[in-house]
Amino acid sequence: MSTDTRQKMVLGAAELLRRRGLNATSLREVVKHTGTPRGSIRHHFPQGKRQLVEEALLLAGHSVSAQLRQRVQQAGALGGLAAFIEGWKQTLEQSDFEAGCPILAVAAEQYVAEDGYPNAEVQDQLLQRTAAAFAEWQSILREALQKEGIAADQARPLATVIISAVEGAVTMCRAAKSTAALSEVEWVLSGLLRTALPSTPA
Amino acid sequence: MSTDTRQKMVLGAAELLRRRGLNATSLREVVKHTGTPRGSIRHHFPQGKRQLVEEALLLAGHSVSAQLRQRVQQAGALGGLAAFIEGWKQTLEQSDFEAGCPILAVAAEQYVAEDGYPNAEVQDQLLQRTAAAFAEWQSILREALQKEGIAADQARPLATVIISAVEGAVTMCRAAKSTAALSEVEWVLSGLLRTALPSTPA
DNA sequence: GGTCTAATATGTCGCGTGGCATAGTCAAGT
DNA sequence: ACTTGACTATGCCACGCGACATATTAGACC
Repeated sequence: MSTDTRQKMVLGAAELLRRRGLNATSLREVVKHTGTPRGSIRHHFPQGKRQLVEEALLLAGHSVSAQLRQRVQQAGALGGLAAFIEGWKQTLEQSDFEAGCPILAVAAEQYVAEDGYPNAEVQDQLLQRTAAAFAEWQSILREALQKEGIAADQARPLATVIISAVEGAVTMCRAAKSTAALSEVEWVLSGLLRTALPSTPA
Repeated sequence: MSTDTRQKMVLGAAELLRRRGLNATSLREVVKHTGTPRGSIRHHFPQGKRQLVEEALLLAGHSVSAQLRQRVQQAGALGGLAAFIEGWKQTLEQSDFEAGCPILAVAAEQYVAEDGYPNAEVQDQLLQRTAAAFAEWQSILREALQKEGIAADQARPLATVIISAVEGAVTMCRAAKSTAALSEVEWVLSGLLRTALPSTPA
């Protein structure tokens, strides 16, 4: 009962999206990797692959949001940035640089339906999910920055840069099989934040 | 003779990689979109899809590098940043936000061979190509920054942040169907560069 | 026990895929 | 005229894919 089939499938889909991307993630592989019954896909996800992927994106997005919110509350915007980057470093290293961000992976490709042709409707829904995840992360950071005294018209761009740079760096790290880019991004961005913040606690 | 079949195929592959990503780009679609003969794929690219994709990545990477180098020489690092961002905005807008960066798209997914399973060898080669493209862009910016008086240990991280943030923002813009993120990134990064540069020309 | 429903098992369908083999075309060189 | 080699046309292969249909099992409730 505890961890039921349905959840395993969503988790497994998210994991495969990280490693392979959208079109290379097949339902058959999801059930194979998770040890779940193939016959249950249709039962738990009547809308098929589109639904599974959407839920996987939702889960992955909220999971990052939750961690981000927690660290922001504990250690402010700078702490949030550090936690954000540290989380991705762990994902990369623990997967031998095979896993990246599932949100970005989906956002970077186009959904191709079972008949081999792009499906605009599904594509738009998935893109909206990815955009929503990015927007949520950005809001968390923006609010933290404002709360720490940064003007609204500066907090938003700053938050955008942080999300953009980290997401981009995660992909570059995956390609280079090294976390160097993420470290450099952290160095520059934390410096930027420190000079932007009115007063830094000792 | 002028624009021959081979080049059309590479160009078309790059265009499809932008829009669909790696695994959703099929050789049959490439020849369909470019009006090139299917029977010539094998002749021009004996190594098949892997070779076509590699050349498309090489072309796309060098094309960006060339533009970057040119603007950097004319208008310095700040000009390079502006041109880099402006180029991506055009790509996004002219494609109705369907096309992004082919390099990042390939870097974010996993190559799945004709038998439906990942091929580690091909995957590594493609990732190396994407890493090389990122590294080249980064070097151009880093050298420009150093030439303008920024210390070596600061120029590299700065260049990394610029490439990361822009690449990430391009994908976020594609998802949100808006160039807002890129504008915000430009605003923050140009400010950052201006304060980092020892003296800015009037 | 009987009944109803959630969950699972298993097979089939049509499709597109990359790779490949074979045959054909066409222009140069001799 | 004849050959050579670069280029193209076309069909086939085995494969995995998502969707779907049908049958079976398992568990709760009466």
